[in-house]
Amino acid sequence: MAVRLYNTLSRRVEDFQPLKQGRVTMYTCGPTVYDTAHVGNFRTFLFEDILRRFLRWKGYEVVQVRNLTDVDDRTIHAAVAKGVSLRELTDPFIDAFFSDHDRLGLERAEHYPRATDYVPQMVKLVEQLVERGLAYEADGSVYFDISEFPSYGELAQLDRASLREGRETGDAAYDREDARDFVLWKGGERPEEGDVATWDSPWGSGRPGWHLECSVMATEHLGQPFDIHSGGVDLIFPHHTNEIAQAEGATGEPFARFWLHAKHALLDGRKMSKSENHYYTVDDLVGKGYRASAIRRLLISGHYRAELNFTLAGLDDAARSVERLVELRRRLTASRSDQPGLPPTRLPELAARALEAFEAALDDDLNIAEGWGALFVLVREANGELDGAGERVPAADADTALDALASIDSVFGVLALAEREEVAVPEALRAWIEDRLAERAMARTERDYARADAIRGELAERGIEVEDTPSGSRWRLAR
RNA sequence: GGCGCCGUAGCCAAGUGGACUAAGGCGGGGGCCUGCAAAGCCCCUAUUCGUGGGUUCGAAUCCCACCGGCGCCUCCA
Repeated sequence: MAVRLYNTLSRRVEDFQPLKQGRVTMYTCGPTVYDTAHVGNFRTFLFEDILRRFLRWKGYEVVQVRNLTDVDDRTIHAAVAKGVSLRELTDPFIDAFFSDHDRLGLERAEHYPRATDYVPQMVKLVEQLVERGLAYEADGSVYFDISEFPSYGELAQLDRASLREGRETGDAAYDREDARDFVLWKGGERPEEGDVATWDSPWGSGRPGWHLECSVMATEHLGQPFDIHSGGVDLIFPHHTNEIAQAEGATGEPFARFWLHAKHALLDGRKMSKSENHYYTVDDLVGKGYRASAIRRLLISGHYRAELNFTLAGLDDAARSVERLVELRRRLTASRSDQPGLPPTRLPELAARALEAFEAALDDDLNIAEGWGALFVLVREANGELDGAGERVPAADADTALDALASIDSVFGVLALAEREEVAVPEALRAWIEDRLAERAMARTERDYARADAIRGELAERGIEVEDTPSGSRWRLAR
């Protein structure tokens, strides 16, 4: 089946086919690196990671661009406030972004262009727009003339006539012909911005408007048109609307074919917000003892077009459900046996069914919640098979189930993270545990259960959980 | 004022006209297993989908009204 995706342009779910057979080009709006990204930002980035991974799962080659916005009002103001250059300000935040990015198990995109590396190309785009009569200069700044671009606002389904006549504050310094026109190049006097962001241009020194970078960096790396452009819902207007106006205005060619937008994550029912200090960063949560695998699990638990309510209780639930996956994988691995004559199991059938249901769910506009459903049905039924088979199943059967788990996790990516999180136990501790367990086994043989339970308690105090199985006791670190 | 979204069990969350006798996760209750646990499995936990009307042979799914919550409307993922 083909992948179907909800296209904001048409407001419908459409069959997705890349322009070039077998190769998908996608531009995913990245962070503004004026501060550390919060988990709400990563909700969107993770949705795009799922999209990328699922397209690869379907056999497509993916070329993804994720931009790093290092020049805009916020980076400039922060740099001025700190008395540092734009680079000095943004470099650490870019490092922090990649650190969180990797901790949450996002696959790396093919390109991470930063806006300040593309200013000459942006200037060129503005020149093209001026040449085509879609932009005009006024007092060293250049504005996009929306009256010359009839389809302006289509993505956002905006009725141009009803657009507000600009903001009440802030833009008084700019001399626009129409308050709804947006700035392409900010020139003139900008005393509050210092000189941290100034480039030469045909209109004098200045700096690019925010939307320019994406039009330029997308087409530079992906050509025009390219397949998918995505971001958070808040970007539909004005950002994506203006990107379209710029790129299509300059070339007369369509910009992006599919526009995908993720709804926001809420925190305890309220919008996450930096300005109101209502948010968590990955570091905040790791500091509280939560695992990245649980954060990832929670952030990709629901449909990307539905709001996601992020809570610490939800994070606990997510952690438990990840454990269930880890436990099944452990059981399957431990149960695979080469002993001849073992009765066949239903594992291959269950695995095949899970993969089929998983694919159908994700094909349907990335219905990830339904995908989780398919996975956990496999978990339950496979556990049942292992119960029935006394923890010994033909290796080939176990492998089909393990392969299905791995396949689904190549999209969800939480098992891979959980695996990475397993901490190495020092040899000395390991030896002590084994020693205690040997003593406990002895006690159990002698039916001295008081002593056996005392030893179990002793281990528990050190964070070691003991499980007794028919083939002996095993232990693990308490999660 | 304009555009749009949502309201499903204690919590999270799929399903959006008929196979729904409503997935899945977490939690809770009971059982099996166990020396006891843990893990796992089984059963139960929404005769019902915000409320009230309507359309239809049939509605959680469509329409209307109301109640409640949310987003965007010029530099927020």
